[in-house]
Amino acid sequence: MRIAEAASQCGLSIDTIRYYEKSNMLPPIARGSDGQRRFSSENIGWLILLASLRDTGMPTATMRKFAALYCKGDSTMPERRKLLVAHAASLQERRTQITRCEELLAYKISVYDGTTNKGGKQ
Amino acid sequence: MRIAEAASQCGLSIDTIRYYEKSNMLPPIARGSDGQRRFSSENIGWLILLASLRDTGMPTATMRKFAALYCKGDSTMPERRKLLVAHAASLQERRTQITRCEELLAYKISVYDGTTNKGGKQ
DNA sequence: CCTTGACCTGGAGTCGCTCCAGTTCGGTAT
DNA sequence: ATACCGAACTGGAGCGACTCCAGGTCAAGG
Repeated sequence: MRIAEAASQCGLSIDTIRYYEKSNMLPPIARGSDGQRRFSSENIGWLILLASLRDTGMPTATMRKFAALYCKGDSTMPERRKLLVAHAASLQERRTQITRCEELLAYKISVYDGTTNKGGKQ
Repeated sequence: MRIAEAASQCGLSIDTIRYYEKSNMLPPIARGSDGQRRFSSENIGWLILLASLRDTGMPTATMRKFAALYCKGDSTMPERRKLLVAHAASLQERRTQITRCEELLAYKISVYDGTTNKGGKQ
């Protein structure tokens, strides 16, 4: 599979995939005799995971570390697991940020609607 | 109230507050005779709102627009309301991204734990 | 009077993309 | 055979949203 299809499968842009490869966030990607990238289904699985991680705010430094561990082989599985567990935990925090923002917005909107007659009229 | 306390009240850094002012995301901030910023409690309310909006991914362009509307007076309230409602809607999307990521992570972690014996061993 | 600490400004640096110019390659049409 | 097209390639510039730093001002305390 070439880069255009890979991009449409994982939701990252073509440029982002190339950037991730250049920045060591991907395992080595094969090339055809024409010099173009060929993505395996395992590569696509990796890209889908990265896409989900970056959409939920994982810094690229962490992705790089994760990729480096992956490339070192199975012995790094416990460490990789730890990394994913830590990210899962950070999602809790994000969820509560969203909830707090929703509450604040609901309040502000109620002020605009006049259903709340207190201050804070931003 | 001066900038250090404002920062600790709203959770933004001092640099970020100055950056927001320079970039027209804040209503005009008063200055003392010493040339230093003095934040009113209304200013703090604004900063708290902005902090919550940026933590949940609102682009600064939208914040700038919101600030411009606010500075134009009460006639822009319907438009400001619309803007907040739109952001509240975008939070739904963020929530589902988090949920999808949580599911994917739960799956990947189960693979590490050996409780799932299929492929996808990243 | 001198130092300290909080603030100021302008500007450079960073992160995570995103866009662009210029090139190469494989395939189809003439 | 050649001319062209679309899709991929590279290196590098640009951008959004901060973040950090050097150098300067000012009010208050020792």
